[in-house]
Amino acid sequence: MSDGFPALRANEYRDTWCGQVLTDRVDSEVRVAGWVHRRRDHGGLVFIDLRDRTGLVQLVFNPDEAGEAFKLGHELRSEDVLSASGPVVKRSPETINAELPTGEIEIRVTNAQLLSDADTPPFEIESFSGEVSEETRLRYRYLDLRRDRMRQALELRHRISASMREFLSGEGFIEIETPVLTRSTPEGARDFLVPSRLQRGSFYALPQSPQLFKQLLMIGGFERYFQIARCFRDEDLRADRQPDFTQLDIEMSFVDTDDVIDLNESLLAHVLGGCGVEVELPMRRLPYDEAISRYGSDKPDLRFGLELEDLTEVFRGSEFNVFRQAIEGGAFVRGLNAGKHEMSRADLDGLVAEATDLGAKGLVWAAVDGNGWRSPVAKFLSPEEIATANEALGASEGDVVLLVADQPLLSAEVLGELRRRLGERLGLIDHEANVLTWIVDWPLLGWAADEERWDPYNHPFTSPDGVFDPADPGAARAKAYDVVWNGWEIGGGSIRISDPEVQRQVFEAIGIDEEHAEERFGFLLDALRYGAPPHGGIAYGLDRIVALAYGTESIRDVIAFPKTASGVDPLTGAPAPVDDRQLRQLGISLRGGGGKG
RNA sequence: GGGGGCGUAGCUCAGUUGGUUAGAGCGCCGGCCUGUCACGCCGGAGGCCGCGGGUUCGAGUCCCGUCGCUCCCGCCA
Repeated sequence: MSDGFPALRANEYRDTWCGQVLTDRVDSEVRVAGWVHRRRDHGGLVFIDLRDRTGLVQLVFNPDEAGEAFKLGHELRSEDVLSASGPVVKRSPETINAELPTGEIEIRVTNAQLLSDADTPPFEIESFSGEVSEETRLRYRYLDLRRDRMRQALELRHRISASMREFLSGEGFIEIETPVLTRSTPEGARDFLVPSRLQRGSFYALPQSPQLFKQLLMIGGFERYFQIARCFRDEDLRADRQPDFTQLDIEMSFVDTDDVIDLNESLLAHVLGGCGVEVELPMRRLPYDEAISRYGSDKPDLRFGLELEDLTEVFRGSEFNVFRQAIEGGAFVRGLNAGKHEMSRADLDGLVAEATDLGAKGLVWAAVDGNGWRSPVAKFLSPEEIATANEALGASEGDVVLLVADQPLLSAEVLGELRRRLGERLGLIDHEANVLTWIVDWPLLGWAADEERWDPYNHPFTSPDGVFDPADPGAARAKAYDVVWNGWEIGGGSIRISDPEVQRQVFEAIGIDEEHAEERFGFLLDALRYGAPPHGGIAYGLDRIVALAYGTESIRDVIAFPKTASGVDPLTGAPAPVDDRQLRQLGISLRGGGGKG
């Protein structure tokens, strides 16, 4: 990635990048600066690979030419910081290093200055004996950042965000900053709270997203806004979730769903095309219901098939009590044809265990054997049922099929997760492929059984599609859309409610009464009354996009200073206790043994 | 909150059925070396086996607890 670097403006310690000292510099005098990457000391001759952001260049310390600097060359150690100058010399043919872009030349050092004497690093910057543990890498992240993989990841991240800004600016969007100290906006996640010193007993919240502010910007007449915004959610971490993360946040006015989707397809094609990922336009639009019924997921990985089939009608009224009674109770029977793969009894039992771990009551497996099934439940099923099921599943001799009977969503999601795992385990995924799709036609609200109330699928400002009927909130569809890339949700958005009356109805449907709505969102409801344009937008998880483009499973790999799974930064030690004086100023006292006793 | 995996030298790892003095590679330190490029050769230092209990004549190894890292579920777009 050393190409694309601009020529370096000469300064005190260097006048060119290491990686740019090529054959065209032969016979010229250069001064480079960087870190001692590797030292090869031959006693009377010392070779140093000097490293900067752009690459390596070989320095030669020769007693005849280096003079006083020769002694320094001998004393150099890994990661010492050095400025060195001398003539660029073409290497003799037998000493050319074809592995290195700068391998045809070397710098014969005549002057060198040790700028910083480095302690022995806790791990080798370029290690050939296994991966350094992430724990160690994060504790010394500043050393880890010197490694190619991190430099490339962060350079890619920069190119992606720069390309986003470039595209959106070209489309008339302007970037506007919104507050980091704000008030709690309940999008579902827990807020990080910041105590106010000036308003004792009150708290700011760090934004989970700039959602409300970008809507206010639309009402404020900006029409096209974006922001690369830091967002905060106080929830448990995952490989693809950090407590602070970055969104590309976009909002536009006088638009409906198609307008937002069209613009974003161009954006994705521009940004991803710039890092070698071809996006086929127009992108597929997969309705939510279809995603669930065919793939058992609202973020399906479409790089492979293995689709789910609804077998409810096949087994309605079956002699097999488990299926019949489940169906009578409203359950669906769904099946998955895993194909012709050698699966031992232990493998199959393992799948049953996985299914029950995922919350299903059980899993039925069957190996298609001639016209019948070899399966623990085969004796309960009629030949007609088996034949019809085989037909629906496209199953033939040698296929392994899996069936789950459970509540409609659960049966799909359990089988969908097994589909995902089998896709991986059976090697069905083409890792070179990139499949992006929209998930559209979301339900507006979902029933949260444990809390016995309706809950927005997206957030409470999402516009219903068509007229919202408060008498039947579950029937409403949303003008919402997600972008899914290889099974990762990378973005989601919606057309927002711009009618204060509809906003009140939706609040009410999800159990936010008038008084409560006024207290928490009065400012939004007020704003909506002063001429809100129809508006909508989207927010992308920048960390996820970069991770996918880079080809890593963990967003920590594309974040300069990430936190561990327990929310700790091993480098700074955050979060850390604060002293009592700070707490007193904030009017906070720690109870329950959280303080310093 | 729950489940799985991991924790031995600075780093990456090995360590037999519980057995006497815990090893390797890399790195580090010293010496030699003028064409190496993961330089080479010789020599050396370096260990709370995560921590705390227990079983045992004896524990890196078995048991219990705990802490840290990690993946997943819950939670969260």
